[in-house]
Amino acid sequence: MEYSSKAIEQQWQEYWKQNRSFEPSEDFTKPKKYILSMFPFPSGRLHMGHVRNYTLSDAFARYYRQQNFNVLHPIGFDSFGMPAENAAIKNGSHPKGWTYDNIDYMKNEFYSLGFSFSRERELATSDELYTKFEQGFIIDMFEKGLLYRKKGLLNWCPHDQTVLANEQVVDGCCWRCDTPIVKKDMNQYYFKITQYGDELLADLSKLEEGWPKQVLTMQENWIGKSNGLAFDLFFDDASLGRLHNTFKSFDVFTTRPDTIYGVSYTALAPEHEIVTYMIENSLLSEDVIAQIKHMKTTSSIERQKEKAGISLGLDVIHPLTGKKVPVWIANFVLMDYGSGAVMAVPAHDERDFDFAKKYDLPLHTVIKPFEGESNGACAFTEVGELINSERFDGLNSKDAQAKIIEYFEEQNIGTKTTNYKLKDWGVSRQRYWGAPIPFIHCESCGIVMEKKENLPIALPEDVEITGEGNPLDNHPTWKHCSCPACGKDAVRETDTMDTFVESSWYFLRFCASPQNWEKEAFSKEQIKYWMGVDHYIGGIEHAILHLLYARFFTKVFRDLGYIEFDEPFERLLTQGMVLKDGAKMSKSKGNTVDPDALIEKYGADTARLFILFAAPPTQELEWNDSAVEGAYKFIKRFYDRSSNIVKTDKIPSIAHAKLGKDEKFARTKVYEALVRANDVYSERYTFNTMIAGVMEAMNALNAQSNPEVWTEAYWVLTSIMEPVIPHVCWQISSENFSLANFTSQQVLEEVFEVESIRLGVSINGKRRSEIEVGIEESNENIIAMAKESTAKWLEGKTIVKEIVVPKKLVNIVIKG
RNA sequence: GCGGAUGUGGUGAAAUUGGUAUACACGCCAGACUUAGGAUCUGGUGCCGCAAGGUGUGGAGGUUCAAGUCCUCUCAUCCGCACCA
Repeated sequence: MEYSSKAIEQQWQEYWKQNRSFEPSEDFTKPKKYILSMFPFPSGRLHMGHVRNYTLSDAFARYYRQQNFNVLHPIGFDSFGMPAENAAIKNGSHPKGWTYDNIDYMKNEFYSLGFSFSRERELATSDELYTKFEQGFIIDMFEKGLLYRKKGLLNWCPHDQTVLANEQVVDGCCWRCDTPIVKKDMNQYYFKITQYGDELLADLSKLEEGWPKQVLTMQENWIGKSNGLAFDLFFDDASLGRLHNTFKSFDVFTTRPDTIYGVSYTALAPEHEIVTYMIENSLLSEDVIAQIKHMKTTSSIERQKEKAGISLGLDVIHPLTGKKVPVWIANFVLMDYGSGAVMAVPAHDERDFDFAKKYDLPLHTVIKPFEGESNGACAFTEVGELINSERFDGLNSKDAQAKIIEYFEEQNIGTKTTNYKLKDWGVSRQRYWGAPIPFIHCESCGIVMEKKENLPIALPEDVEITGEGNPLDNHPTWKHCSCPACGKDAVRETDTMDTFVESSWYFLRFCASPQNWEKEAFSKEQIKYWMGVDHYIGGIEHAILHLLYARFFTKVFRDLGYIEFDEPFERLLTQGMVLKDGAKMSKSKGNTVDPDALIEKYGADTARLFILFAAPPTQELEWNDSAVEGAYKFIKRFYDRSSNIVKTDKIPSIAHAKLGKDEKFARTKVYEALVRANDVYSERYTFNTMIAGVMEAMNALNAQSNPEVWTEAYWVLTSIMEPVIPHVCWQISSENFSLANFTSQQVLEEVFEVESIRLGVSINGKRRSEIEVGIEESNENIIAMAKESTAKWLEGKTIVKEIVVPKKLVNIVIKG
């Protein structure tokens, strides 16, 4: 029968659906595997990145099913978010309709690719049932003090009219639309992720086995822990007077307390409260105020171009020397790190040095290199020996740091402090299409939690999405309610949550049996069985945000008593991008490949085979149309040659010794492929070499015609290939093996036993000839044969050494 | 600037522990079959060379009997972070 991808694929997709083939068992005594790909945003259609992502997880899922594991391989949609609203503004569609239409379309695409998802556990995070439990968690976290509201400077995207988290600001621009962000002072809710900063950092060590190093490093840098000294700088009397005694001091942080005697000025961020006070109380000239205002409004990119500052005409007292130190405003001091103020040591810090040069501020050298001299043309930022530092002279930097911190603590003028770059996670969004924050503002009671039995607080459907303002706030009735505590008229919170909240616990929801979905988010027993995720597969672009938030939620849920483990994802596989013509596929570049068209022309199996064969998963994948054609031809041949199979429901038993050379070789190749395949899933993930092994086996099989050898080979090879090209393998297997071969395959060691072996012969490491020797041949004989085969190279030379590497090669070392 | 990765034929890429470099595939070349081929099958294909042979894993050194693999330096490309005090 001629290979027809369409007929075969449709038939098996229907079969899998009818037979509920991929639903996990509820028998928790079985060994399990939880295979998860990062779920998609329902943007409308699948792109090749999705196809690669889910092909990988599907291969894992199918492999482990064959190995008799109970496999959970779910799919859902991360379906809240701005694009739905943007589409609404652009096309007048309703976000909900747009979202669920897209989900329906993409689901069909998924199943046309043959992905073995649990259909019964499909979910969308915009489902009211999902929102219901999420709002419950939010209430729990608020009550635990892990969610709080404060006014703060927020990143505001003027284009999307929304607040962005720090992580969503890339190079000073919106991560979605690239518009430069501006700072805006607003109330919003924050998760106290910083409370878990230390644990999030420390537990990275638990992930060293299973996560790529790159991701661990990125998270480590993001958390950005640094140790140092925090202390107060007190104003002198004149400055105190100018400030009307409102501020006596300000706080600074340094990681280099050993340079403290080198302080020659201090600098405040333009947003610092002392600066604000001085502006508000007209303590600065109009001109200076204008300069500060300008500084505050320049973007972070602008600020990085050149250092700029203004002297405030204030002085503080150096805590150790008692000398006066001038106070400046500097554009390079960040308000949201440390205390927004720094001590400046221009002799030993590049930034301070640049600034001092520009404004002609003095340098005090207090660190001498261990060897040689520093040249003074730039800051000496290395560690060294302390000089000009009174009682600390002669100490090395490291000892001095400890001693100086100790001294500050003894004198009660400073404290050993740890700072983090990590900031609390702002989750408020002034948007419609998100999960409403289930809080109520009551004039008498303040912020009041909604009662859990009233959840979910669902979105109103009758909204107008114009792109201006907050649709929930603008809705005529939605926000009006009565206070759950006192019953008076009150208003609902109109902010919705960042969509990263939904993706921070969806992997837990999948563990819940669908029949319990109405009554609980998940159960401890089910979580205990299914978690952690054995293989988590997704793009490197989620290395920080999603993965850090999901880790944070896991730890919070643990502390709330919902679950009993620390880390959600045991192994993480970050796939590379799909490229065409050397560039990332994108509509604007016009270099996209449409999955639907590919399936239509060649079938899902071809798409899957190409994707897994063309490159290892972590590398970039260069699209190549003729290589796709090649994958199609292989599948066609694979199906055609299955006519050599003799129907059976068990693997043939073959007397290996009686076979001819080509037959033996073919069997060896088949079992080699099996050995390779088993490696792939446990650590190497190199599906490309697994497939190459199967191709080699096919080439070897073609050189012989023994029906038993063919039959055995297909029994094994269709099992190996089922995770990659499932449809055609199920077809071949059902025609010949009654699907009995999709199970763990035994490696037959006997096929690897050979009587003779070929050895390379090298002279001084250069390969000169090849010999065939018996497996038991003595080294003496092997060397004799090697010499004979390379006689012309040895003529007139002295042999210095002879090396035999068993089963590999012979090396003869000569001179003369 | 800091951190991470990658560099192998015309192309995508192989090479468990240092042990026959280029598996597998694409492309290309030749041949067979054919009215025809963008089908199928067979063979060839790192580079230079008629050949013998030489040469070859970004570059330069080093360790070793032996280096794509280990060490030192260096170049290029990509990614992440980036005034974090």
